[in-house]
Amino acid sequence: MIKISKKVEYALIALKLFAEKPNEVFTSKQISDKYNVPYELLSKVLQKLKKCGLLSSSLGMNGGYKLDKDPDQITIQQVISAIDGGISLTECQQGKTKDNCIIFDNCSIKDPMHKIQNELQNFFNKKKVSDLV
Amino acid sequence: MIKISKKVEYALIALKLFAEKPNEVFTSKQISDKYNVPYELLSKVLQKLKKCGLLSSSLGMNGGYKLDKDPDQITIQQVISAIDGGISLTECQQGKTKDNCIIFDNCSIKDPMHKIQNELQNFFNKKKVSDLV
DNA sequence: TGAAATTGGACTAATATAGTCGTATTTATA
DNA sequence: TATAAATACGACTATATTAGTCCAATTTCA
Repeated sequence: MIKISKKVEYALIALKLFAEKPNEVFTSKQISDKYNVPYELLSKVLQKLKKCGLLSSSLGMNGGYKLDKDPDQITIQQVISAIDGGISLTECQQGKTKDNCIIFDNCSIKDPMHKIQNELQNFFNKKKVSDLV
Repeated sequence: MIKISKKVEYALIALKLFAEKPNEVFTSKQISDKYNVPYELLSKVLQKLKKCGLLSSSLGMNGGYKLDKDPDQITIQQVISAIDGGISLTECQQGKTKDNCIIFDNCSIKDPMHKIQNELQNFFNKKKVSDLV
Protein backbone atom coordinates (compact mmCIF):
# COMPACT_ATOMS: atom_id res chain seq x y z
CA MET A 1 0.00 0.00 0.00
CA ILE A 2 1.49 3.30 -1.08
CA LYS A 3 0.88 5.89 1.59
CA ILE A 4 2.35 8.79 3.47
CA SER A 5 3.21 8.47 7.14
CA LYS A 6 1.25 9.96 10.00
CA LYS A 7 4.19 12.25 10.66
CA VAL A 8 3.94 13.76 7.20
CA GLU A 9 0.19 14.01 7.65
CA TYR A 10 0.64 15.92 10.90
CA ALA A 11 3.27 18.12 9.26
CA LEU A 12 0.89 19.04 6.47
CA ILE A 13 -1.95 19.76 8.88
CA ALA A 14 0.31 22.08 10.86
CA LEU A 15 1.73 23.74 7.77
CA LYS A 16 -1.74 24.39 6.46
CA LEU A 17 -2.59 26.20 9.70
CA PHE A 18 0.60 28.23 9.50
CA ALA A 19 -0.16 29.05 5.87
CA GLU A 20 -3.61 30.30 6.76
CA LYS A 21 -2.25 32.61 9.47
CA PRO A 22 1.16 33.75 8.27
CA ASN A 23 3.35 35.56 10.80
CA GLU A 24 1.31 34.11 13.62
CA VAL A 25 3.08 32.07 16.29
CA PHE A 26 1.64 28.72 17.34
CA THR A 27 2.91 26.38 20.02
CA SER A 28 3.11 22.66 19.60
CA LYS A 29 0.51 22.38 22.36
CA GLN A 30 -1.95 24.68 20.61
CA ILE A 31 -1.78 22.72 17.41
CA SER A 32 -1.97 19.31 19.08
CA ASP A 33 -5.04 20.47 21.01
CA LYS A 34 -6.73 22.00 18.00
CA TYR A 35 -6.41 18.93 15.81
CA ASN A 36 -6.27 16.26 18.49
CA VAL A 37 -2.87 15.06 17.43
CA PRO A 38 -0.33 13.44 19.82
CA TYR A 39 1.65 16.27 21.38
CA GLU A 40 5.09 14.67 21.64
CA LEU A 41 4.96 13.33 18.12
CA LEU A 42 3.86 16.64 16.69
CA SER A 43 6.65 18.35 18.59
CA LYS A 44 9.24 16.20 16.88
CA VAL A 45 7.66 16.86 13.53
CA LEU A 46 7.73 20.62 14.03
CA GLN A 47 11.35 20.39 15.12
CA LYS A 48 12.22 18.69 11.86
CA LEU A 49 10.35 21.30 9.88
CA LYS A 50 12.38 23.89 11.68
CA LYS A 51 15.65 22.14 10.99
CA CYS A 52 15.04 22.20 7.30
CA GLY A 53 14.12 25.86 7.35
CA LEU A 54 10.39 25.74 6.79
CA LEU A 55 9.57 27.04 10.26
CA SER A 56 11.40 29.25 12.70
CA SER A 57 11.09 28.86 16.45
CA SER A 58 11.50 30.90 19.60
CA LEU A 59 12.34 29.36 22.92
CA GLY A 60 10.91 29.94 26.36
CA MET A 61 7.64 31.37 27.48
CA ASN A 62 5.56 32.86 24.71
CA GLY A 63 7.73 30.88 22.37
CA GLY A 64 6.50 28.75 19.52
CA TYR A 65 6.79 28.26 15.80
CA LYS A 66 6.00 30.42 12.82
CA LEU A 67 6.24 29.99 9.11
CA ASP A 68 9.56 30.96 7.61
CA LYS A 69 8.71 30.62 3.92
CA ASP A 70 5.92 31.41 1.50
CA PRO A 71 3.33 28.61 1.46
CA ASP A 72 3.53 28.54 -2.31
CA GLN A 73 7.22 27.90 -2.12
CA ILE A 74 6.99 24.89 0.17
CA THR A 75 6.53 21.70 -1.80
CA ILE A 76 5.04 18.48 -0.49
CA GLN A 77 8.22 16.85 -1.66
CA GLN A 78 10.20 19.06 0.71
CA VAL A 79 7.97 18.05 3.58
CA ILE A 80 8.24 14.35 2.81
CA SER A 81 12.02 14.71 2.56
CA ALA A 82 12.29 16.62 5.82
CA ILE A 83 10.15 14.19 7.79
CA ASP A 84 10.62 10.78 6.26
CA GLY A 85 13.75 11.16 4.19
CA GLY A 86 12.09 11.39 0.82
CA ILE A 87 10.54 9.12 -1.74
CA SER A 88 12.26 5.90 -2.64
CA LEU A 89 10.03 3.62 -4.67
CA THR A 90 12.50 0.81 -4.17
CA GLU A 91 15.29 0.52 -1.62
CA CYS A 92 18.05 0.58 -4.19
CA GLN A 93 17.06 4.01 -5.43
CA GLN A 94 18.86 6.15 -2.88
CA GLY A 95 22.45 5.68 -1.96
CA LYS A 96 21.66 2.21 -0.76
CA THR A 97 23.64 -0.57 -2.31
CA LYS A 98 23.32 -4.27 -2.96
CA ASP A 99 23.57 -4.90 0.76
CA ASN A 100 19.96 -3.94 1.10
CA CYS A 101 18.61 -5.99 -1.77
CA ILE A 102 19.09 -9.66 -2.48
CA ILE A 103 18.42 -9.21 -6.16
CA PHE A 104 20.41 -6.04 -6.78
CA ASP A 105 22.65 -7.49 -9.47
CA ASN A 106 20.06 -9.20 -11.60
CA CYS A 107 17.22 -6.80 -10.99
CA SER A 108 15.59 -6.19 -14.32
CA ILE A 109 13.51 -3.19 -13.35
CA LYS A 110 16.10 -1.02 -11.63
CA ASP A 111 16.41 1.51 -14.43
CA PRO A 112 12.77 1.91 -15.43
CA MET A 113 11.81 2.22 -11.77
CA HIS A 114 14.40 4.91 -11.38
CA LYS A 115 12.74 6.86 -14.14
CA ILE A 116 9.30 6.47 -12.59
CA GLN A 117 10.68 7.54 -9.24
CA ASN A 118 12.04 10.74 -10.75
CA GLU A 119 8.66 11.52 -12.26
CA LEU A 120 7.03 10.84 -8.92
CA GLN A 121 9.37 13.25 -7.15
CA ASN A 122 8.52 15.76 -9.83
CA PHE A 123 4.87 15.19 -9.09
CA PHE A 124 5.31 15.99 -5.41
CA ASN A 125 7.58 18.89 -6.22
CA LYS A 126 4.71 20.55 -8.05
CA LYS A 127 2.37 20.18 -5.09
CA LYS A 128 2.64 23.11 -2.73
CA VAL A 129 1.46 23.69 0.82
CA SER A 130 -0.58 26.53 -0.62
CA ASP A 131 -2.52 23.91 -2.60
CA LEU A 132 -3.88 22.63 0.69
CA VAL A 133 -5.42 25.93 1.71
CA MET B 1 9.10 6.90 3.16
CA ILE B 2 6.91 6.45 0.15
CA LYS B 3 7.71 3.15 -1.48
CA ILE B 4 6.28 0.11 -3.19
CA SER B 5 6.36 -3.25 -1.47
CA LYS B 6 8.67 -6.10 -2.34
CA LYS B 7 5.66 -8.04 -3.53
CA VAL B 8 4.84 -5.40 -6.11
CA GLU B 9 8.51 -5.30 -7.05
CA TYR B 10 8.54 -9.06 -7.62
CA ALA B 11 5.29 -8.81 -9.56
CA LEU B 12 6.77 -6.20 -11.88
CA ILE B 13 9.94 -8.22 -12.39
CA ALA B 14 7.88 -11.24 -13.33
CA LEU B 15 5.53 -9.29 -15.56
CA LYS B 16 8.45 -7.76 -17.40
CA LEU B 17 9.76 -11.24 -18.15
CA PHE B 18 6.32 -12.35 -19.36
CA ALA B 19 6.08 -9.23 -21.47
CA GLU B 20 9.40 -9.93 -23.13
CA LYS B 21 8.37 -13.49 -24.02
CA PRO B 22 4.66 -13.39 -24.68
CA ASN B 23 2.89 -16.75 -25.00
CA GLU B 24 5.74 -18.43 -23.21
CA VAL B 25 4.99 -20.40 -20.03
CA PHE B 26 7.16 -19.86 -16.96
CA THR B 27 6.93 -21.66 -13.65
CA SER B 28 7.22 -19.92 -10.33
CA LYS B 29 10.40 -21.91 -9.75
CA GLN B 30 12.00 -20.75 -12.99
CA ILE B 31 11.37 -17.12 -12.21
CA SER B 32 12.47 -17.32 -8.60
CA ASP B 33 15.70 -19.02 -9.72
CA LYS B 34 16.35 -16.58 -12.51
CA TYR B 35 16.00 -13.49 -10.35
CA ASN B 36 16.90 -14.97 -6.99
CA VAL B 37 13.57 -14.12 -5.47
CA PRO B 38 11.95 -16.10 -2.60
CA TYR B 39 9.99 -18.92 -4.20
CA GLU B 40 6.99 -19.10 -1.87
CA LEU B 41 6.51 -15.38 -1.86
CA LEU B 42 6.72 -15.13 -5.61
CA SER B 43 4.22 -17.97 -5.91
CA LYS B 44 1.66 -16.02 -3.90
CA VAL B 45 2.29 -12.96 -5.99
CA LEU B 46 1.75 -14.85 -9.25
CA GLN B 47 -1.44 -16.37 -7.85
CA LYS B 48 -2.76 -12.89 -7.18
CA LEU B 49 -1.84 -11.73 -10.64
CA LYS B 50 -3.76 -14.70 -11.96
CA LYS B 51 -6.80 -13.96 -9.82
CA CYS B 52 -7.09 -10.50 -11.26
CA GLY B 53 -6.78 -11.77 -14.79
CA LEU B 54 -3.31 -10.59 -15.74
CA LEU B 55 -1.91 -14.11 -15.95
CA SER B 56 -3.41 -17.47 -16.74
CA SER B 57 -2.15 -20.70 -15.23
CA SER B 58 -2.09 -24.39 -15.95
CA LEU B 59 -1.87 -27.01 -13.24
CA GLY B 60 0.23 -30.12 -12.96
CA MET B 61 3.44 -31.14 -14.64
CA ASN B 62 4.56 -28.79 -17.39
CA GLY B 63 2.20 -26.31 -15.89
CA GLY B 64 3.00 -22.70 -15.15
CA TYR B 65 1.90 -19.18 -15.87
CA LYS B 66 1.62 -17.13 -19.00
CA LEU B 67 0.56 -13.62 -19.79
CA ASP B 68 -3.14 -13.15 -20.41
CA LYS B 69 -3.15 -9.50 -21.52
CA ASP B 70 -1.18 -7.12 -23.67
CA PRO B 71 1.74 -5.63 -21.73
CA ASP B 72 0.68 -2.18 -22.86
CA GLN B 73 -2.74 -2.74 -21.36
CA ILE B 74 -1.49 -3.65 -17.91
CA THR B 75 -1.02 -0.58 -15.76
CA ILE B 76 1.23 -0.34 -12.72
CA GLN B 77 -1.86 0.82 -10.89
CA GLN B 78 -3.54 -2.50 -11.67
CA VAL B 79 -0.56 -4.38 -10.30
CA ILE B 80 -0.42 -2.33 -7.11
CA SER B 81 -4.15 -2.85 -6.65
CA ALA B 82 -3.95 -6.58 -7.24
CA ILE B 83 -1.06 -7.15 -4.86
CA ASP B 84 -1.33 -4.52 -2.15
CA GLY B 85 -4.88 -3.28 -2.46
CA GLY B 86 -4.12 -0.02 -4.17
CA ILE B 87 -2.86 3.41 -3.30
CA SER B 88 -4.19 5.17 -0.24
CA LEU B 89 -2.16 8.23 0.65
CA THR B 90 -3.97 8.43 3.95
CA GLU B 91 -6.00 5.78 5.73
CA CYS B 92 -9.25 7.66 5.48
CA GLN B 93 -9.15 7.65 1.69
CA GLN B 94 -10.62 4.24 1.02
CA GLY B 95 -13.76 3.01 2.60
CA LYS B 96 -12.15 3.33 5.98
CA THR B 97 -13.96 5.51 8.45
CA LYS B 98 -13.21 7.53 11.53
CA ASP B 99 -12.53 4.33 13.41
CA ASN B 100 -9.12 4.24 11.82
CA CYS B 101 -8.17 7.84 12.41
CA ILE B 102 -8.19 9.79 15.62
CA ILE B 103 -8.48 13.10 13.83
CA PHE B 104 -11.05 12.16 11.21
CA ASP B 105 -13.58 14.81 12.14
CA ASN B 106 -11.33 17.80 12.42
CA CYS B 107 -8.83 16.79 9.78
CA SER B 108 -8.13 19.87 7.72
CA ILE B 109 -6.40 18.19 4.80
CA LYS B 110 -8.84 15.39 4.01
CA ASP B 111 -10.21 16.95 0.84
CA PRO B 112 -7.02 18.30 -0.72
CA MET B 113 -5.31 14.98 -0.01
CA HIS B 114 -8.13 13.20 -1.73
CA LYS B 115 -7.48 15.26 -4.83
CA ILE B 116 -3.76 14.54 -4.75
CA GLN B 117 -4.49 10.86 -4.29
CA ASN B 118 -6.65 10.83 -7.40
CA GLU B 119 -3.90 12.44 -9.40
CA LEU B 120 -1.46 9.91 -8.06
CA GLN B 121 -3.67 7.03 -9.13
CA ASN B 122 -3.89 8.66 -12.50
CA PHE B 123 -0.11 8.80 -12.60
CA PHE B 124 0.20 5.06 -12.02
CA ASN B 125 -2.62 4.35 -14.41
CA LYS B 126 -0.58 5.85 -17.19
CA LYS B 127 2.42 3.66 -16.41
CA LYS B 128 2.27 0.36 -18.27
CA VAL B 129 4.15 -2.89 -17.89
CA SER B 130 5.33 -2.30 -21.43
CA ASP B 131 7.13 0.80 -20.14
CA LEU B 132 9.41 -1.50 -18.18
CA VAL B 133 10.61 -3.41 -21.22
C1' DT C 1 11.94 31.79 40.87
C1' DG C 2 8.44 29.45 38.46
C1' DA C 3 5.69 28.36 34.48
C1' DA C 4 5.65 27.48 29.71
C1' DA C 5 7.95 26.64 25.89
C1' DT C 6 11.52 24.20 22.60
C1' DT C 7 15.11 20.52 22.21
C1' DG C 8 16.70 15.96 22.12
C1' DG C 9 17.49 11.15 23.29
C1' DA C 10 15.92 6.72 24.69
C1' DC C 11 12.43 3.72 24.98
C1' DT C 12 8.00 0.91 24.15
C1' DA C 13 3.98 -0.53 21.59
C1' DA C 14 1.59 -1.45 17.59
C1' DT C 15 1.31 -2.53 12.87
C1' DA C 16 2.76 -3.89 8.41
C1' DT C 17 5.80 -6.34 5.55
C1' DA C 18 8.58 -10.17 4.29
C1' DG C 19 9.35 -14.67 4.35
C1' DT C 20 8.50 -19.74 5.66
C1' DC C 21 6.12 -24.13 6.24
C1' DG C 22 2.92 -27.68 5.43
C1' DT C 23 -0.48 -29.84 2.78
C1' DA C 24 -3.86 -30.65 -0.83
C1' DT C 25 -4.79 -31.00 -5.68
C1' DT C 26 -3.77 -31.46 -10.55
C1' DT C 27 -1.47 -33.43 -14.51
C1' DA C 28 2.04 -35.28 -17.78
C1' DT C 29 4.78 -39.18 -18.45
C1' DA C 30 7.82 -43.08 -17.58
C1' DT D 1 -0.47 -46.55 -12.02
C1' DA D 2 3.11 -44.48 -9.40
C1' DT D 3 5.85 -40.51 -9.30
C1' DA D 4 7.51 -36.04 -9.99
C1' DA D 5 6.49 -31.35 -10.81
C1' DA D 6 3.50 -27.94 -10.75
C1' DT D 7 -0.39 -24.63 -8.85
C1' DA D 8 -3.33 -23.42 -4.84
C1' DC D 9 -4.18 -22.08 -0.21
C1' DG D 10 -3.93 -21.22 4.68
C1' DA D 11 -1.44 -20.66 8.84
C1' DC D 12 2.46 -19.27 10.88
C1' DT D 13 6.95 -16.73 12.23
C1' DA D 14 10.33 -13.21 11.87
C1' DT D 15 11.70 -8.71 10.86
C1' DA D 16 11.31 -3.90 10.03
C1' DT D 17 8.88 0.22 10.21
C1' DT D 18 5.93 3.39 12.18
C1' DA D 19 3.57 5.45 15.91
C1' DG D 20 3.60 6.96 20.20
C1' DT D 21 5.49 7.78 25.05
C1' DC D 22 8.63 9.16 28.65
C1' DC D 23 12.21 11.77 30.71
C1' DA D 24 15.43 15.36 31.30
C1' DA D 25 17.75 19.63 29.79
C1' DT D 26 17.60 24.35 28.34
C1' DT D 27 15.58 28.85 27.36
C1' DT D 28 12.82 32.80 28.33
C1' DC D 29 9.21 35.72 29.94
C1' DA D 30 6.93 37.69 33.83
